[in-house]
Amino acid sequence: MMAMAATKQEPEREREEEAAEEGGGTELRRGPWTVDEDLTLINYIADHGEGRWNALARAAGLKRTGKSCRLRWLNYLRPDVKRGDFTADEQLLILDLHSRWGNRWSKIAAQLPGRTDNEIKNYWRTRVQKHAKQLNCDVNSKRFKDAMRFLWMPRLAERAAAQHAAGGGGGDVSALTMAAATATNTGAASMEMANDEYCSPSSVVTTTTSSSSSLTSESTTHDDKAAMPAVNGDWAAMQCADHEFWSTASALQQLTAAGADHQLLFQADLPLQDLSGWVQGFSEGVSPEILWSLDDIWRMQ
DNA sequence: AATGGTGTCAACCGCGACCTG
DNA sequence: TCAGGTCGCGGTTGACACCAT
Repeated sequence: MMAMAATKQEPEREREEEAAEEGGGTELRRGPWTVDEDLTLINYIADHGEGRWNALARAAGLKRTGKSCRLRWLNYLRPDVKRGDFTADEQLLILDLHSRWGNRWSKIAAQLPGRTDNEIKNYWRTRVQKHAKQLNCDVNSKRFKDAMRFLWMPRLAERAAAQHAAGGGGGDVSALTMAAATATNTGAASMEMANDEYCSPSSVVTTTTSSSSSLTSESTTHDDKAAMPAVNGDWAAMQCADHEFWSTASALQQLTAAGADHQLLFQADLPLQDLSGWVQGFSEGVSPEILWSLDDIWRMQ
């Protein structure tokens, strides 16, 4: 991602630099930042600290608005900005937090150290809304939320567990996800679940049946209707891209494991719209307030 | 090889909240 | 108290890369 962005901007930067040299005016610059501008901003902040962005922009000699400087620093130049694709943990956390807080990007970003609100917002718009489009439904519709809850999030949980089991990919993110989940949970049972199980990623895979013994009556309903498979050998081949998860085969596999009628499911290649209908059926009786909370995902494992 | 469509992401814009004199 | 300045957030845009035809 970083490399792509860098190569993408190089020709643009050359043009911008030429224009800047030719112009020499005092009007504010806009558009992509040049390397020199970046260095100027980095050096100035290293010496004087951040904040007071308008004054900073003037003092540093940057022909940029304070807003532009702030954005460049926070979203790109800050040393702790994390680059690269979102891990399964992070994706899961984003979905969960968005279900709770909506488009509060900065609030969500605060739970993912190194990630910016802009990055998360872009992720949501490009990836999540794409899935909604594939399902031919609105991102805010119950149909889509059900698909998220019963298809995508369990899938992400699987991937997160696999990454942790492999000893890579997630890093400390699981711990922060747990912390965030704990912070956003309101019930004692949720806290218990977060502390006992979420902090141990491998348990996500192995507690499929054991965790159900401690379920509340409500979550037992979830378990009965929408129990998801734990590790399945065939799934190993599906652990790469998100879109794979939406393949008919994968969805069918999950739905079948969830108790759907084999005969009906395998009669033909069901289009995704029909699959989402199945999902909707499973979701009956599930509390509607938070439609894809991490709590429910862990209960289903 | 050319072209049009689509996805991605950095950057900008508008607005409301907050701060300061 | 109030007006102007500043900050931060969420929505939107524009440019580029990639892919399909």
